[in-house]
Amino acid sequence: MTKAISSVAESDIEITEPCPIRDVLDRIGDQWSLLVLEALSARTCRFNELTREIGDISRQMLSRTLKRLEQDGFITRTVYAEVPPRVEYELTDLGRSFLVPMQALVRWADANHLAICRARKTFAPR
Amino acid sequence: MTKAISSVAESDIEITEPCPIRDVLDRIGDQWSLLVLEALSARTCRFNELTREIGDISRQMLSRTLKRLEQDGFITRTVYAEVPPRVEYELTDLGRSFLVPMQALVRWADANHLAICRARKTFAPR
DNA sequence: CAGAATCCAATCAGATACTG
DNA sequence: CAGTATCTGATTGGATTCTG
Repeated sequence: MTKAISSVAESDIEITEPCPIRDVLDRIGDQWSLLVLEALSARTCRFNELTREIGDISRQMLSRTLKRLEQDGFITRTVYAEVPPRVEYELTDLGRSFLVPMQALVRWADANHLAICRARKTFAPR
Repeated sequence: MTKAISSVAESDIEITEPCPIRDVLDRIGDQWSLLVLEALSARTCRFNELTREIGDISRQMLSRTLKRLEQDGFITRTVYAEVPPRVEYELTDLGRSFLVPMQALVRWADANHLAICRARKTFAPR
């Protein structure tokens, strides 16, 4: 991820990664980030709620995914000093604003999945 | 990629992959597909034109990426019986329709990249 | 020019076990 | 409950070489 398709000036001191698209897609393009964001779009969730909601994610991967999303400012993590411990994950404004283009993509995928499956089946190698 | 976030009936015989979002994102979420689609959004391109246009892609990866995009029905591959050989890649209607949500995502990434970079810098681990 | 084949390194993702 | 640590196998991506 080094090439830039961006209108942002590359001399901007705040930006270390030169290409926003590659940078953003490296994050949300992984196996789980979109699923987590989708789950959190409805409501604030606790760790194990997310595990159940998503269904087939390991705690390991959920943990890593949440940490990255938190680092990138998509979600917040709130720890309550209780016993047993309670931790809640919630979308930030940035996270919520991301839902707009993300859900457009989801709708496209939903609408065109059948066409893609058909294309795969009718594709003649060579 | 097994969990479904879809409104499409899972009993649909044409669909082998149960989740459109995961399925689609597994394809375009890779390192290069979006870059190739972006390059082809302007005009039909030949193989080495794409290599130059994208800049840091190896012929190997470009070849693989193009083949998958062709299989999924995003692009067409046209071989001209000339010497030296000429092969042109072009977006299909499906590919062009994908540009709409994709470019919305690109715009979001462009607009919010700075915020993400800042979030990363100010993130205090522990 | 437009690839395919081969080999290799890095990263990803799952299973399992352990912790505060 | 909410994680972390470790190990391991699978997948990705790059470099290099070869070909019609």
